[in-house]
Amino acid sequence: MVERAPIHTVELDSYVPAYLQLARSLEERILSGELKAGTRIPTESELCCDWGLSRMTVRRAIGVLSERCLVRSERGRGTFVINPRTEGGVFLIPDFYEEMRSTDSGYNVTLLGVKVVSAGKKAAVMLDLRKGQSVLYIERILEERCEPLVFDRKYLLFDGRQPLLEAELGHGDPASLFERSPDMSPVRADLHLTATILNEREARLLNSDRGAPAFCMEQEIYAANDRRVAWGWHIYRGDKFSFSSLGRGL
Amino acid sequence: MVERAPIHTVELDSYVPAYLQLARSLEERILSGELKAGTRIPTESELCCDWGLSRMTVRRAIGVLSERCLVRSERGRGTFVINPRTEGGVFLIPDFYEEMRSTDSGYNVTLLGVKVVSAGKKAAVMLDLRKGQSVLYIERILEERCEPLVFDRKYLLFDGRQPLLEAELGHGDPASLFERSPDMSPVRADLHLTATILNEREARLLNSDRGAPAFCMEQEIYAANDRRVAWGWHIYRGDKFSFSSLGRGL
DNA sequence: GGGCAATATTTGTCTATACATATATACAAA
DNA sequence: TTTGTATATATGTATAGACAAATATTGCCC
Repeated sequence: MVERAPIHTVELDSYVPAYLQLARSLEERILSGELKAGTRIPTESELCCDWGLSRMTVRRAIGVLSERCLVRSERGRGTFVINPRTEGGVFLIPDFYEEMRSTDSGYNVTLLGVKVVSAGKKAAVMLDLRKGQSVLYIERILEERCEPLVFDRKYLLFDGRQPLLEAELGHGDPASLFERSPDMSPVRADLHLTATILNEREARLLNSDRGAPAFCMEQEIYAANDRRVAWGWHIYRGDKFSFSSLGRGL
Repeated sequence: MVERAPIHTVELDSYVPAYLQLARSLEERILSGELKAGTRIPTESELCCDWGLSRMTVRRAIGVLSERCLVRSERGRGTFVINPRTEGGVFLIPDFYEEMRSTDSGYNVTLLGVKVVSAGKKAAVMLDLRKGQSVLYIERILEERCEPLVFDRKYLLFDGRQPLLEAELGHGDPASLFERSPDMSPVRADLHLTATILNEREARLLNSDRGAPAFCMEQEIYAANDRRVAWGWHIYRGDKFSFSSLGRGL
């Protein structure tokens, strides 16, 4: 191996760390087509020499690209440019409760009703109860500046020993519903997004028209012990929501 | 600082690397509620001592959790457990063209029509052309075992110098449409998912009913030079598609 | 007690090195 | 021709140490 001076250099006075400067440079070469899909990018050793960086720093840069599915590393062979996907993507859905906590954003929750009901067939299955056992059923409307946006409907595991304060149900996020029963507090959720149209009642509550398009997001909410502690749906007004997935970009 | 023997130990003979063993242990403590939302997890130095690992290895473990939004690090303060999000999530949409390439999965594409048309107002804006310039307009149906699932409708930048082979349009993914013009080949896309209902024609083409719920995914497809090279929509039958986001898990 | 400077703590970045593991190639032996 | 071995190269994991930058704590002076 012939020793030589670095070809590229990082800007040392820049606030952008070296590993990111290298990652961005490689990304640019990939997206510009200089490094085509399927081809091998320079080895880590070569990048070390070319940029005058240590291998760990080079690896970190490659790790960034690998995380974003721009390259794929194979031990003993090298690191290769992945075929760019223009189909497929990742959608983030909004977290209203986060918004409500952090800013005075005009969001608020209206409690439509709370009932202790006996679990129906599906609810019993989803909450792992026997049919007829008591569950909590709540309905809420999420509004932005007095305009209804989301209809929330949930079945919750009901701990009869705890007193039920309706004031708690109207505000805050689902986690707060379980604050009094720590072992039932939710830690994660499975979400399923489907397309639907509003029925009579939903249309009335959401100040929209029957048959109007909408999203239905089914939620299965789990506690730490993998117990399902809540099950329900959010109905999002189709004219107020769209989910976006914006391509790549460091 | 008092020197002491490690409290925990990694299994050295395990094939699971140390950083993952630590990450999983921490994840378990977070999801079990032992490390509650908002609290600080042990410092990197403490974890080094407790587990007998170097700081870089500890940092890598924390990096895994950070990537998955379980913790958030703050310089000079520490690393904190993030409030678990039961709202909000990440949806992946299917990549049919990938499926079609890799397996004999019963998917196929039927070309409904190809036309060279003069760009309308919206198409002209989206493709950065003057109104009236020529664009390629194609319509396709994506089927699984002869059942129509998706209606694809696209405007494409049209390179008049290249001959147009209809055979190419019917099969393969959008990238193949541009194979003859390398500088126009797509590298990424912005996607927007909205809720809609089928109109008369869409219902007929998708073998469904007018007014039935459906997803509409608008696509803005970009080439390497950030030029928008295609614009269109996919209409997904609402009764055939749902998008799921399954909670966390290493 | 309040304000301020010095010190300690904590995470962020980077280097240098070591060994493990997977791959590709060349060459020798069966 | 096949099999085995040695070697070079590549990525994967882990260690130890250094300095930087942001924050928290302590102690001192007024």
